[in-house]
Amino acid sequence: MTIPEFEEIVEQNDQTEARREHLEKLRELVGNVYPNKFVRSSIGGAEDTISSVLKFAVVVAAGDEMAAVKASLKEGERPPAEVKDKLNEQLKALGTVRIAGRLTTPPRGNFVHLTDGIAKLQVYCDKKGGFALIKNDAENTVDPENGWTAWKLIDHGDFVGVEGYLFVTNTGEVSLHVERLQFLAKAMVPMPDKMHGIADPEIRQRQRYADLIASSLQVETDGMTTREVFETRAKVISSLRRYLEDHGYIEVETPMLTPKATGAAAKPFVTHHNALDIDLYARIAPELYLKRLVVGGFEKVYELNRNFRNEGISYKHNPEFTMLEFYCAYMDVNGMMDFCERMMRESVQKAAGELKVSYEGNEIDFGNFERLAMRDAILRYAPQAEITDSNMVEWFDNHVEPNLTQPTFIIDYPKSISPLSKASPANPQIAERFELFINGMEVANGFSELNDPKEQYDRFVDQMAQREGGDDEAMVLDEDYVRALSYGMPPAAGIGIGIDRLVMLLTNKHSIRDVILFPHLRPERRADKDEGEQE
RNA sequence: GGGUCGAUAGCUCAGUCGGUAGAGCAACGGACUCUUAAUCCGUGGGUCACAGGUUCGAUCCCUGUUCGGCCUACCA
Repeated sequence: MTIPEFEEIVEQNDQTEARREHLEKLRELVGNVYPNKFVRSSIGGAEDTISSVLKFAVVVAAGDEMAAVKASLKEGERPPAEVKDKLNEQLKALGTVRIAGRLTTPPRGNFVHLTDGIAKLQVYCDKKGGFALIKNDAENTVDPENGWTAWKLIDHGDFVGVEGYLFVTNTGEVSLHVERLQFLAKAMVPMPDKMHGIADPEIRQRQRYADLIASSLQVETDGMTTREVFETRAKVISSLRRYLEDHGYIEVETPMLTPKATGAAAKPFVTHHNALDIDLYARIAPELYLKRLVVGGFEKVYELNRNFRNEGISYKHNPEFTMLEFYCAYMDVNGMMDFCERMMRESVQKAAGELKVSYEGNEIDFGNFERLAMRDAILRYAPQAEITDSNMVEWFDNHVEPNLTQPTFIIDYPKSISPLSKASPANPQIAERFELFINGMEVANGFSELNDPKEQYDRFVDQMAQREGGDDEAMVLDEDYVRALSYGMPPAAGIGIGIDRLVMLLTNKHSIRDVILFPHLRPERRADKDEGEQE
């Protein structure tokens, strides 16, 4: 195996050469160009960040007052000196502020904005008034001469720490007047285009770090920035967790590497354990483990983690995806639908701020979930259908699923395709099962859990027969699970919710890759490298 | 897997009805130093994805390859 050169990994050009030269000159001025730390001030109580400084009451008040004054001024007119002086006095009374961040623009002139990834604060370096450079030696020696020299050597995207006082500029922006500058880290490659962001979707997904930088630098954006997408994702997940915990659920972790891939109909990833010399499967669902816990006495359990399915990749499929799965003793499918609806309503409200979200031109209303039997759904969208037990799902997939834009629980599934769910008391051929569809995507799947060990055994045997018949997605018999059920499991309902798809809906993203930080992509190839290696 | 569109400067893109290429930004040099995406003046930068073919001549036409987008089929 050949080890690629650094220059092959980090492409060198006139842009990187310029940055490298700046770095060498900075090294002469400050010594260590990759210092180990920068201690920020703590005026706001905790360590000050750019975002927190901008939320100081005095800063907010100064901003508001300046905005009001500017509104009364004519185009190009400067705010009166007495207003500025008064605000500057208040801002200066805060004392010395030390903050750090990345340059959001090339350092033209003496103004530049720093970002902490979220907010931007303008900083001002006064050439005439002068400012000191802090060396990155053990004592952080103050060099009063070379502040401006160092300033000219920093590039768009570099990290600096600055110390100084806050003030308002002639245009009314609260800024930091730099008295001391400390160089913290260099960006050796050019920053993403601040107008267009990163246009190449491959780079956006493969180099998510660059995509995230772009979203903090970009001047104009349509829709959510990448950062906002993942902040929304975090909000959804935390609100779901809180909701479950507020309702008595306990979070558990069950095996990801399992001796049998079961609990769902899907092809697994296979791996090998050397010491035990056995094949293991990345789990396709945690379902059977969670129900073992219900047997063991955990009446309400949930697990929020990844499942792995060795299947195709599409706008709504990633080989690993995040599923929230939970079980509740003594509940049936109807109770679970009620609970799911309430939980999703609260989560959407918290993450999106409202129950009606706009998705690809449609308005999706999470305030209203319809319940529709599969047979009725087919007759609604394909009245000509001649439904039999065997063709029902096909009719559904082809004619109904794409039309289910608003949140819809499809209920009354054929028992034959639901080997882990209980039959309906009213109709033994129907499973007490639902799937939730939104915008043509399956978002959740739940049912009244089958808890009769003998019937479960028979259903597994039936699945194994289908497997023999060539259906390699049919479930495999899990002997220990049958044994677990024989200890007695209370009546229970369970559900799995596809978190990635839910996040797609809340962030108006068409592709699942846009809501997963590091989605699976083909291995990267360096075309010019491969050439040299042929033959 | 099938269809379809694409690959031109570090980035975003234009262009050549076939005569080896341009803009804006970025970089570099200088001027400016209370500016809000790009201040002003100047400079450098391209094997036009790769390999063949047609042609006096190909970045452009043809064929193939690689990589990628979009649509489509199967799985949540």
